[in-house]
Amino acid sequence: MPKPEVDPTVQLELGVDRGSPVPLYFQLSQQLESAIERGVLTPGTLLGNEIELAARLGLSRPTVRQAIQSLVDKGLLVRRRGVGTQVVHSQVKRPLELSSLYDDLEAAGQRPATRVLVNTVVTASADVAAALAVAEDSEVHRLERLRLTHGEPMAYLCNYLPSGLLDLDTGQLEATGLYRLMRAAGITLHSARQTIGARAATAAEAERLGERTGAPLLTMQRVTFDDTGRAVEFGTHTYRPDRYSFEFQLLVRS
Amino acid sequence: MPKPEVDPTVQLELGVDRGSPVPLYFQLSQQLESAIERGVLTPGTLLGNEIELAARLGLSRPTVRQAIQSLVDKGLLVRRRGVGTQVVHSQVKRPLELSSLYDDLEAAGQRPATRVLVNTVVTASADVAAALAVAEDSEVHRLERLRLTHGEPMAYLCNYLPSGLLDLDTGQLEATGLYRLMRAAGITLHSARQTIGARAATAAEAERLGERTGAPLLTMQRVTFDDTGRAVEFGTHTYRPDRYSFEFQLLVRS
DNA sequence: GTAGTTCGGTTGTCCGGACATACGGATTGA
DNA sequence: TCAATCCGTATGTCCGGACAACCGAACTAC
Repeated sequence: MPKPEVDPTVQLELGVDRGSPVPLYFQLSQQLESAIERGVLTPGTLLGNEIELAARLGLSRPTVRQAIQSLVDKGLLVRRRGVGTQVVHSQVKRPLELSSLYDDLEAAGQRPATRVLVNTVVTASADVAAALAVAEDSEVHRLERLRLTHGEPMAYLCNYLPSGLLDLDTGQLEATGLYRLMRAAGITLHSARQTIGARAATAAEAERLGERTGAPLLTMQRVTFDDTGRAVEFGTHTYRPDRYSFEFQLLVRS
Repeated sequence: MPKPEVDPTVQLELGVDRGSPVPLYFQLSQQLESAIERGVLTPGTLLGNEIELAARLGLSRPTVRQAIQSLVDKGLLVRRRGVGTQVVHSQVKRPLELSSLYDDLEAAGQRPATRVLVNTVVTASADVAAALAVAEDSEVHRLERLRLTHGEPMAYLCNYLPSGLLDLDTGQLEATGLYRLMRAAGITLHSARQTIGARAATAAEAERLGERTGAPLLTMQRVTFDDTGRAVEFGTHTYRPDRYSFEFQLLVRS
């Protein structure tokens, strides 16, 4: 005799609050996500069909679909036509967002420290002007910082920002990350173009990071855009590869 | 006197074919995307409102919304409540998909070549078994390849695959990429966990890539999962940093 | 002149229904 | 025994409508 095969979402205490300003589909998707993360919905579990789920929650099918779709986009669920929707096995954690080194380190419990080396306004050189899409003689902020963990240098960050975009207080820069300051200033980050490579350290770079000349360095160049398409930041970073590497999760876009 | 401010989508020859099996929202999103890429819809342009657009095309608003939403997810459009939907300025090209080195090179017109160095079955070592989530003494495919462009070595690729997943023909491997073979075998790639770093080349690595011992190398480790959550590939790659770097576009997930 | 308010327009959310399509298993046939 | 076919079921697509929330600009009142 086969086991009952009950709909696993029945046991879940699912329910939406129609009085809340939080959208219904979002309430549902959060509850499902939490159930997956807590292991209540185990990998491979087949969710009950959308129609029945909608009926049980007193929602319409489009609303339930919107909730499920958002989790599919996050990589937590997989839909199969004619079969159903099931929880993905793998341990998807962070599908690679536009990350701040400072936030990453803080989340890892590394207690990052920043030493601001340079914080001035200069006229844009050719490559900086091209990256930020500003005139070649216009003024830009130039920022050089050393990022340390446990008192040891880990990365050297050189950034340029269009002038007039943001007040850059050295004290604030040493207390938090650049992205957080930009967001706090009302800039909504939208996308970034990144290049990751490697090269041998020059004498000056080696000195800054406490390495030997010629030692391998991990490099990252990035231009960040806000939602109007303006370039709001151009950065050239070098990392000590024994202390830092880029780690992320990718989803296949279908 | 202000200029007419016509809806820019009016000039576009938009129209859907209801006889086609291609979904209507997809037809529309492709036409819009093509218009953006061809520069017909210039950055900053405000699309006409969804209601009117739907009426003009003989579609319902949800269908039009679905088309627009897919382009928002790609980063091509930005919606603002109470304002409208506008074309994003920046040059978003590839929002970072799970890419195949072979396909990337081919797309760049580099005519990649592959030399298969090793193609055997071995028993899984501890780290390989852990990455692929198989028993430590089980059999796995071991694959070592050298990827060349213009006859020069560019990357050394070492991959492991669970046994029985796929027939690995050396001839096919030299003619195309591993991912393409996997897809052709009915494996639907879903996600991958990647780590990018750098280190100094060992004597053996330097020899393989035509570098000097101690030269900086760009490294990438990756575990790929299919849509059932099985690990289907574990790879350790090393690249010559003067010939290759990782370049991609990130979107802020909101 | 300036600050607060109103108002039109746009996207955000949600509903209930309908038909199409694909997958998997059961049934049927050779 | 094995293959082809049928059918139930689930998701995929699409419709037409409704109200809410929000933004910006014009307007009004001070």
